[in-house]
Amino acid sequence: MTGNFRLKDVAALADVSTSTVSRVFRGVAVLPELEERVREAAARLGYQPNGLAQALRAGRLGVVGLIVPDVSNPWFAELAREIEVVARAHGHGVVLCNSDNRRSQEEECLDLLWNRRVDGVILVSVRGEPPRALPGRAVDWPVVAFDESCAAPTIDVVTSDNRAGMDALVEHLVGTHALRRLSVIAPQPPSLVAAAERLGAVRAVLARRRLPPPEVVEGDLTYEAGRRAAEEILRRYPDSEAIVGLNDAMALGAMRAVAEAGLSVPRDIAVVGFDDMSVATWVAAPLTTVRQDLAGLGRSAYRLVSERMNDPQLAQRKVVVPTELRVRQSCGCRAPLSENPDPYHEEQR
Amino acid sequence: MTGNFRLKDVAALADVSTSTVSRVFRGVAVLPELEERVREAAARLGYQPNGLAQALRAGRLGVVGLIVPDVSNPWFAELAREIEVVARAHGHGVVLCNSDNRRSQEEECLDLLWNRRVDGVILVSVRGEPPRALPGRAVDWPVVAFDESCAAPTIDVVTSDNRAGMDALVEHLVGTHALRRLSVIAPQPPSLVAAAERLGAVRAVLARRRLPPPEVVEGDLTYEAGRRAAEEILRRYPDSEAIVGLNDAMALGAMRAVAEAGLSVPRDIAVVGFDDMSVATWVAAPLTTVRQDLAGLGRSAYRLVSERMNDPQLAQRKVVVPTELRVRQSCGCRAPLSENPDPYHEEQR
DNA sequence: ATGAAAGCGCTAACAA
DNA sequence: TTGTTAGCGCTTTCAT
Repeated sequence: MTGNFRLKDVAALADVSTSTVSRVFRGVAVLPELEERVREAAARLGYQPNGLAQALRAGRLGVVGLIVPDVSNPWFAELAREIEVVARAHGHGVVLCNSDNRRSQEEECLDLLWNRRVDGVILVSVRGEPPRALPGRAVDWPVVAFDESCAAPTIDVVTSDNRAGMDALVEHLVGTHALRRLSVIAPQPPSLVAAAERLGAVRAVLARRRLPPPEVVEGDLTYEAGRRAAEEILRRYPDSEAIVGLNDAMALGAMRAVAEAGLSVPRDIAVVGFDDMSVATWVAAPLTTVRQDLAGLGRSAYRLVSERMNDPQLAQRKVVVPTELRVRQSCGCRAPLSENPDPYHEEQR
Repeated sequence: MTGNFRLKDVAALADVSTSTVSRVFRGVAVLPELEERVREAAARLGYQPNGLAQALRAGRLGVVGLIVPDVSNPWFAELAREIEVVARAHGHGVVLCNSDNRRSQEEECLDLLWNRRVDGVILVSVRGEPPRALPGRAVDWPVVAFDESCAAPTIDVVTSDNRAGMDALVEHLVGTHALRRLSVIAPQPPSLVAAAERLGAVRAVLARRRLPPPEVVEGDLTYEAGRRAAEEILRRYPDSEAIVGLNDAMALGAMRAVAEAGLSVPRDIAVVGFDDMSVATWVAAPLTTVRQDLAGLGRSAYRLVSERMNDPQLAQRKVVVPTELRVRQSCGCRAPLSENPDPYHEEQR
């Protein structure tokens, strides 16, 4: 029926030159009569410009790349969504790449994206270390990363305010609830500076208050790791009054372990997390945690790449997005009178 | 440093013609000595072919579009991941579009993708109805959809075996557990045929067994909707023995409502779902549900588009991916001796 | 104001 | 085997 028509076809049908058609489509002034003919011809053929050719000509694709370790992880998924929305609002498409938590795949993604000449890349890197030298890629290719460990002279960084967030959380535990013996589940050693900052903040608050330092048990940020780590905590440090998961997934795993040990959260022990994933409210004792502003993170990242697309020479920048303490019940606070509804819409199929 | 070099630059440096360079890069035989010179020149410049130009020339981009209502929804996110992985394994990139559950945005995405001339589209449509006529787009543009309501002569469909899955689930409830009074939380009216199939299967099993038909309460597939619907069920149909959520999110919401009513799952009432999201195992009474094979769905969808890319004239096809009953504890079964660990890795940042 | 023609970076006939 | 050349579909000088 309608097919793959070219500018030239429209020009032929309207009996004008290709440049005239091009002008009409770009909104450049043209004799009204010709414009009329062009529009009609285009409509008849169902013509739509070939963005590929435009991109080649213009030297810019109108697409940004997004590399995440794994979109199926809710945190990255939410971030991807925010980025997609803001990017499209600015006329950019988003091509998505999973690095599958592997450095080699991350490099592969970068190569793919460079090959396709996407205009810029938002990189949520796998672990510390910046991608090595972006070899073979133009140095003025806009890249923004999500962890300071990936920073480089030409790589901007956006990050949550981990320190302030964890500070508020721990202050709440030791201040409001007067808890004194905390155990932390954290990656060891922390390869992401985000993790290091959070752990550092826990230590800093306790030191400031002259409380005993936290017991630290290793956990690789997964639910299962949190569960196992909490079992260990209950066994080795039975006088712990609170378990701090460095993220929500581990905190939820810890809650499970506590329940399985026949104890109750928060009556016997408090459990708190960091992230504020939507499922954090889906459990018996809704999780007290620190909310990361994913929308803010996504928007900032897009802003940084897009600014750098316009001016590749920009000096390196860093954006710190505020976090917010979310007090629910797992810390020992009472349920508020009216539960705030789940901010996410979790429609399923 | 290294920059944006072209084939021509390599040719000049190696003192050969551009076609020779092109041949080397495409693996076409060339005099060893020349090949050597070309490779060295390319390495020196850090040259990488411009995929954009290649695409324009070849008439194919090497990219498929993926339109989902919302990637931040775990179900779609997981699907997106599977598709991205299989697509990249076959040399395709994936450009991601959120339709934000709005038909107008869906159309917009289609326009965007057509403009960029992606080679095909995988469409997880918002609600029933096929996208109207793909206006202005070539009819032989490969499109595959995820719900039969979107089928069209040129649009392939892939779907889970909803009927069989729900059949097995309900048989388990009324057979193994001898429950007789079921309440269902379902979208009303079901706009997706998937939902209609699931609800139909519940009715069919009960009818077959000459049991009373289910009470049906409306829920729009969200956690909150499930919670509210379950409250209504407990109030209006207090003799219900099981609540069937048409998806896991609603089932989990229902569990919450049951707990808030001071009842216990599964002792006082059974609750089951459909999907098998990873969080289904994170709750006190791990959810008995039907697993959708997201990897299979994703792979099938990719296979269908990619086949249609090679032969646009293909007749319409439909793939039904098997589902699998996952018995856990929320139906009343005992906990198995060894819990199977969470199949997803929920690493967070 | 419009059209002819060159060119974005690459590939593929065709010629040498 | 290698080089020359003509496009892929579009934009943009540059004449007219």
